[in-house]
Amino acid sequence: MARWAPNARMRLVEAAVDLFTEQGYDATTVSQIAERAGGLTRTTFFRHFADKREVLFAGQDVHRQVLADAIAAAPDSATPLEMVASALDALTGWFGDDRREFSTRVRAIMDANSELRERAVFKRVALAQSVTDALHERGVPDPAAGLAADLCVRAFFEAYERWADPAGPASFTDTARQAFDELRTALATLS
Amino acid sequence: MARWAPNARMRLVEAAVDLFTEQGYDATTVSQIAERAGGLTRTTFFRHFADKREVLFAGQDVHRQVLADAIAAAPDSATPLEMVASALDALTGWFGDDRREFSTRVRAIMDANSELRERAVFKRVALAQSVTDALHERGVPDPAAGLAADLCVRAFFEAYERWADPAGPASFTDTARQAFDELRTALATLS
DNA sequence: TGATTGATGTTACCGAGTCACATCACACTA
DNA sequence: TAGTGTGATGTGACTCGGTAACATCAATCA
Repeated sequence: MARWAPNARMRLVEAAVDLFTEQGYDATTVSQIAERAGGLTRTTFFRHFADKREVLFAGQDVHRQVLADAIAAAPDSATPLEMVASALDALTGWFGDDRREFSTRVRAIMDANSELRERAVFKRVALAQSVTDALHERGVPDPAAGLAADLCVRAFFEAYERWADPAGPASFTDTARQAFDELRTALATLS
Repeated sequence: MARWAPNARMRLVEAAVDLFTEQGYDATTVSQIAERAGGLTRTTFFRHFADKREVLFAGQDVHRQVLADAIAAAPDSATPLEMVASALDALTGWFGDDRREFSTRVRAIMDANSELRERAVFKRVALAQSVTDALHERGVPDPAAGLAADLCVRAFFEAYERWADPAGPASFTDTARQAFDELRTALATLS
C-alpha cells in the first residue's frame, strides 16, 4: 500500500471546485481545500499550484499546445484565417461532453469573483499570444498574426460561453464555427 | 495651517513609483510607500487604492471616459472604424509630453513583474469593453463592435509601447494613427 | 460655544504565500 | 538483507496584503 493516495493534484482541483461552489471563492481557505482533498496540508497545495486561483486553471497549458500544434500542421497553402479556423476546430474537438458539466461549474465560480475573472482574462490573452507565436512560425507577419489570433480566441470564448451552459448547444465545434463565421462577416461591416 | 498636507493620493503614487523603481515591486511594502508619502500609514494607502497594484493604475478611468466621449460625439455618418479612429485621436491627444517620462517609468516597473502585467491586461480589456459599450450606444451591433474596439485598443497600446520609450517617436497621435492604418491594411491580408 | 465632518492613525486580526527542515514509504543497490 | 537515496508530504515559523472597529483632531458650521 502506497504511503499517499495518488492523483493529489486532481483531488485538489475537485475539492476546490466543490468548496468554491458551496461557500464561494473568498470564503474558502487553501487549508480547507487541502483538508478536503484527502487530509493534505496547505503546503502541499502550494507545491501543486502557484497560488489559490491557479487551481481553477490547471491543465490549460494543453489548450495552448493543441492550438499551436494545429497551426503548425496546417497546409502551406492555408491563409491565416484558415490556419486559425483549423486550430479552433482542434481545440473545440478536444473538449468532450464529459468536460461540459465541469466547465459549467467553473464558469459559475469565475463569474462570481473579480480576482478570478482577472486571471481568466490573463489566460485568454496568453492563449492568443500562443496562437500569434504559432502564426509567426508559419510566416504570418505582425500585425496580421495578432489579429487572426484574436479572431480565433474570440470565437472560441464566444462559443464557450454558449456551450458551458446546461441549456446551451450540444456541439461545441459547430458553435465555434458559427461564431467564427459571424466574426468574418462582421469584419466586412466595419468600414 | 491644515492638519494634513494635501494631495495624499498623488504623493502615494509618486512614492510608489519611486520605491518600485529603486527596489522593485515585490521588495517594496505598502508601509514603506505610505511612510515615504509624507509619514502616512498602511491604512491610509488602502483608503485610496483598493490594493497594492492599483496605485500604478490610478486615473485610468479618465481614459475610458475620453474614449467613450469621443465615440458618442462622432458624426452619425461615421463608420465603426471612423468612430474608433476619432476615439484613438482623442485619447492619444490627452497624453501630453509631461506624461511621457512617468509613462516610461511605470512601463519599466510593469515589465518586471507578472502580477502587474496581469492587472495591466485586465485594464486593457476593460478599456476595450468601454469602447464596445460606446459603440453599442451608437448602434454598432455585436460582434462588429468588439472587433472595432479591439482594433482601437490594439493600435493604442502598440503606439504606447513605441512612445513610452526615451528613444521613441515624438508624436503619440501620429504613431497611433500609423499603427491603426497598419492594422487596417493587415485585415485585408487575413483571408 | 459646541456639534459635525472627514481624513487620518491605532490596534488587532485573518489568510495567502514562502522557506527551512523533518518524515517516511518505496525503490534501488551492494 | 541491510543500507542508501528519492520524492511527495508534513511542521512550524515568518512576512505581508488586506480588512475592520475604534480613536483622534483640525476645520467648519450652526
